[in-house]
Amino acid sequence: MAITLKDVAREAGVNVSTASRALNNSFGIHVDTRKRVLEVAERLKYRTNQVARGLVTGQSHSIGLVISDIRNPFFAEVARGAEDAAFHAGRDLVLCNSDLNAEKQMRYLDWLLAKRIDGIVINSVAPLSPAQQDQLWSAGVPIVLLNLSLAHRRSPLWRFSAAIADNLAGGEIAGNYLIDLGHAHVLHVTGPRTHGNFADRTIGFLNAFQRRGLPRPRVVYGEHTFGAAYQVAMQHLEADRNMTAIFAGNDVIAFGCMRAMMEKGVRIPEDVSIVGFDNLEMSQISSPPLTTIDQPKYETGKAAVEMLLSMMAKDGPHEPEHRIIGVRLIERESCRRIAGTAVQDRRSAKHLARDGSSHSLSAANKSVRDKPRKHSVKE
Amino acid sequence: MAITLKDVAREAGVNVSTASRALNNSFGIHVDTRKRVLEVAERLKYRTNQVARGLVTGQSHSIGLVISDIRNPFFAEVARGAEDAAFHAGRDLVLCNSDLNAEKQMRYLDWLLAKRIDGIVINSVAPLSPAQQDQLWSAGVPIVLLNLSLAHRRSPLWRFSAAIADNLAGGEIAGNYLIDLGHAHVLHVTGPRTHGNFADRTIGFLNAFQRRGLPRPRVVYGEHTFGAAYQVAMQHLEADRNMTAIFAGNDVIAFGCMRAMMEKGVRIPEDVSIVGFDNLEMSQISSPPLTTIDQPKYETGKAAVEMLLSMMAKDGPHEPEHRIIGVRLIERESCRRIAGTAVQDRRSAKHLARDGSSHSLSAANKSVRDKPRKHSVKE
DNA sequence: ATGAAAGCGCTAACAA
DNA sequence: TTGTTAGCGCTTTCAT
Repeated sequence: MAITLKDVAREAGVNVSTASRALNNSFGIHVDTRKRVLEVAERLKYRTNQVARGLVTGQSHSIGLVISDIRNPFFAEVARGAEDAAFHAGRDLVLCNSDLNAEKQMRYLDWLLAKRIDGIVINSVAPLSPAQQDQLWSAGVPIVLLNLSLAHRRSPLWRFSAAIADNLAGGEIAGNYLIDLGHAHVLHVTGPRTHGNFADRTIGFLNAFQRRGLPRPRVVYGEHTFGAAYQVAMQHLEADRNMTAIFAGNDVIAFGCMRAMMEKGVRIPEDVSIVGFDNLEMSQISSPPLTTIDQPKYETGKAAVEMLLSMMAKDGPHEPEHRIIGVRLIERESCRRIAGTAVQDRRSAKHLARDGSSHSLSAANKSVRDKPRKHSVKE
Repeated sequence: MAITLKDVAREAGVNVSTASRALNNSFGIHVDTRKRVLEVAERLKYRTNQVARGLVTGQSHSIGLVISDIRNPFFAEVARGAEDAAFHAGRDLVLCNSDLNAEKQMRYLDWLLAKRIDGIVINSVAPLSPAQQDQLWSAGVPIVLLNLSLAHRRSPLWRFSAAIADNLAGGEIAGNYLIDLGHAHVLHVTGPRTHGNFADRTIGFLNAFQRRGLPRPRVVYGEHTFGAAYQVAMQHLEADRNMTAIFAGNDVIAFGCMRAMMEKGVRIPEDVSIVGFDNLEMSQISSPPLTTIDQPKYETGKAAVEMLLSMMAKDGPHEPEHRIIGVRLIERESCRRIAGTAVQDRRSAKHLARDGSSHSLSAANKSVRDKPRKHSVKE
């Protein structure tokens, strides 16, 4: 049905191997022959069968992306970065939504391995049992994680490579920012304890208070969803009248809290300040626009795939690589200074780096006034 | 390196074909033999090489999803629906972000065809030249579009199958809703003229006014982005003081307008009402929550893949199928009734169907009071 | 520089 | 029920 290499070869009056060389190799073939083959291929609209090629080369030229849910705008950004990098390298991206469900995740992984996928970028293998993790590890496929705690380096997950934001630093930046604004009674609403990225944000945040000799803020763990955060906030807004600020584990949690505050008639930032984490696109259109920690999501996806590609390049076992991606504070309008607080020049505060580049992959952190993004949502 | 079928066969003391049958077919094989083969396969951790299988069966067991940009929350929902349906049918989803760029789109399509993809769901082939469209059409791969004008049935695009929301009805519902609330001076801010889905919304919207004998609202075409909509709104908020409502071509456009209104000190809905289209998740957390036309995005993606599957089932040329997916109005808090307007029971208005089911694939339209969604964003 | 031939791992006739 | 055989379409030695 479709045109095969044999057809092209016959039409061009050469052997299939010659035709193959003409189409692929640049040397070992006469320039005229190659030209002729190319012409015939063009005329016949020949298209290499990548499946057949894959069978012999052992490469599928595709990369798997296993995430919780693409509807999470965080992952959508990551996915775009990953896909761009993959496309650039002549590979395609297979999208898998695991819902962080261990069984489903294993089914995806099995399937990807059966397809002889070249590499896998995966949100988290934490839901898998140690045995499953071992199995995955020993499959011999390059793997890069998107979720890993920097604070728990003894974890068996550390044998995997990872591309992650500097959550530890981000949490600390948020903490210092609120402290500098004069907030002492801060509530930290975050996701599950076991989630590496969230855990690090919390640790960094608490460190900031500890280092300044301030009392430990109250931390509430829960589901990292809009609804769950809404519930938590509703509850604590009643109970804790002294609270002047909230640090949310991510922007979605922040939105849930904001919704609760709106309903309770609590004004932002007049009554309570709030800081998020992620810098989702919608954080600039919430009201008020949300002050948050930006993590380069697109860059993370891109970096993960690039790491995969370099792992694929050199075979044999490789040292795990952990790429820590810098975060920065984006000041918008959801925080205010508490009256009677000594004003201090934030530019000189030591937790703010003076790095200038915008999306470097270093762990440099900086505070920037929000400027409009070039990218915007299209349909 | 990896375990092959041959290894399993040898170990089980049978021929590869027998092993193959044991693993695949359910009949024509002795129950003991099959059990033995299965055991050996299990013990050796054998995993079928789908590439090799694909070469002989001619099926890649993957489906291509070519959309503008996964970061658009609309497409993220569609993608999730598509992926779920594909996974359910034992296929995987290859994600391609085309940015609606013709050249890029063709490169993706070529690549997918080279991978002998089983079928393609594509946002729009409109950017392609007629020659490119023909080429794609004659490739013989099942294709389902996500963008097609119901109002232009003579278009060559109509030979393709499509899964689309009832944009025509949606536009009309929005129009009638605003008319019923007493709005006569309405601005319609929408996307590019050539975009089938937007075009239909506009046509439906204008129809509503025409049928009621009302003057034609002003329509502004532009980019369907937050930024572009913001600009348009800034401009028209100054120029057109009589305007009492805006109908936005989609929610993102609505958000852009709302941002402009906020900056101009125009209150929503006290001064100006606004209706969106899409019912993105964030439309419930904007302030005020946005009244909008809901289109079942997840269902659309799911339907598109299911159509693909049924096309794949029967070979030979198939009649194009156009699945029109019902829309409905979600009333939230961004619209108000204009004083002095005759109050009329909206439930009895003829543009509101009395259908009860929630996400039917029929073209039934209905109005519902927003109830909290179960799904929420997770990271 | 080109051709002949082997084979990637699997399925699917066709025999037995 | 099982084995034999012939490919699927391509790359890649090894000869020539």
